[in-house]
Amino acid sequence: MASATPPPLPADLIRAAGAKVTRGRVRVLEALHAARQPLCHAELESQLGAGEPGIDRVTLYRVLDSLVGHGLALKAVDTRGVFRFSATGAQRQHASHIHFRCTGCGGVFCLKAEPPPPPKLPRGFRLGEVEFDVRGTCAGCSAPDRA
Amino acid sequence: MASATPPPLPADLIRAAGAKVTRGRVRVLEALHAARQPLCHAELESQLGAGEPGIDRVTLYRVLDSLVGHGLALKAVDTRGVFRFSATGAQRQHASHIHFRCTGCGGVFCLKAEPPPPPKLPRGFRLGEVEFDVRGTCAGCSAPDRA
DNA sequence: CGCCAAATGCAACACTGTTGCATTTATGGT
DNA sequence: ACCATAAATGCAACAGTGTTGCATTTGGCG
Ligand SMILES: [Mn+2]
Ligand SMILES: [Mn+2]
Ligand SMILES: [Zn+2]
Ligand SMILES: [Zn+2]
Repeated sequence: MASATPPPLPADLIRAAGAKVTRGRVRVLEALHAARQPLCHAELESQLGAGEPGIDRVTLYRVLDSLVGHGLALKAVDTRGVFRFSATGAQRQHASHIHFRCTGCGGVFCLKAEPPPPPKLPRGFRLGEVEFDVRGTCAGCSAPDRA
Repeated sequence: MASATPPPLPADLIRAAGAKVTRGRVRVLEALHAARQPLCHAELESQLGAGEPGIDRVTLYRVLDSLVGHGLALKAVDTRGVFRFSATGAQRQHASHIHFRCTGCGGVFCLKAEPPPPPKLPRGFRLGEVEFDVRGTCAGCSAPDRA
């Protein structure tokens, strides 16, 4: 059987989520799906603004808000205080292991370890997201300085 | 025995760290020591700018940088992407348990659970900080809406 | 005291994100 | 295919956070 389920098109995902299908939303969601790591607003803007008419800065913010609001993208703040966005689907394949962020080069590495279980909460508390953030320097950035 | 070691004065800590003792640094470090949770720049500014001549905005940024650089304060980004600072000492008493951040009211709660051990890293990687971030809504914010 | 590097104050700036409002567009109903 | 309408867009102006340059002041030290 050579035909697995084909990945759903961004336009269909957007429609299914109950949002209007616009060129901006499709292009942004495509970019997020293609990305290897969460992208910030500036990265998306330069990446999408290249050819074409390009997306307006404010519209890009609103497109991202819309995708997050409809559950198609995730928003998280990075160590520099900048929001980064990722396609929701892309997240699932990275949900079962820990990530390591290199403070030198900014790279993200997948570790072969399961994330720790969420702790027990006091009565009445509701659990949201749990994030296990491991930072340090990768092999390349830790290598002895070769000046 | 009624005399335990008295807490060292901010001025002494600053001097011992090898930094000039200035009024701004002392006041900021005092504020950080007195605080129950990490403070952001704006909170410190309004808290210190009250009486007195008040600290200049830029100077406050540089004072905080200096304290962090000398190991007297810790800098971390909050969920909104704003940097928050805490006195280094205050951190140690919170190093052995997990914290819960309420996305509703912004409150920080101490949980009775140990932080998970750091994962094994690939060869050459150097471990920096490990952060176990648990978010959700506290009992108050999770309570049934009483409109 | 007097020196001097370091710290401060001030102005101007850069980056990230938001708000208001007029115009355009996607979509459902005819 | 057309129209009506609510939603999305583009543009300008703004707010919050953090930085840089430079002249002035000040802490620490001989
Ligand atoms: Mn991964
Ligand atoms: Mn605690
Ligand atoms: Zn690296
Ligand atoms: Zn709360």
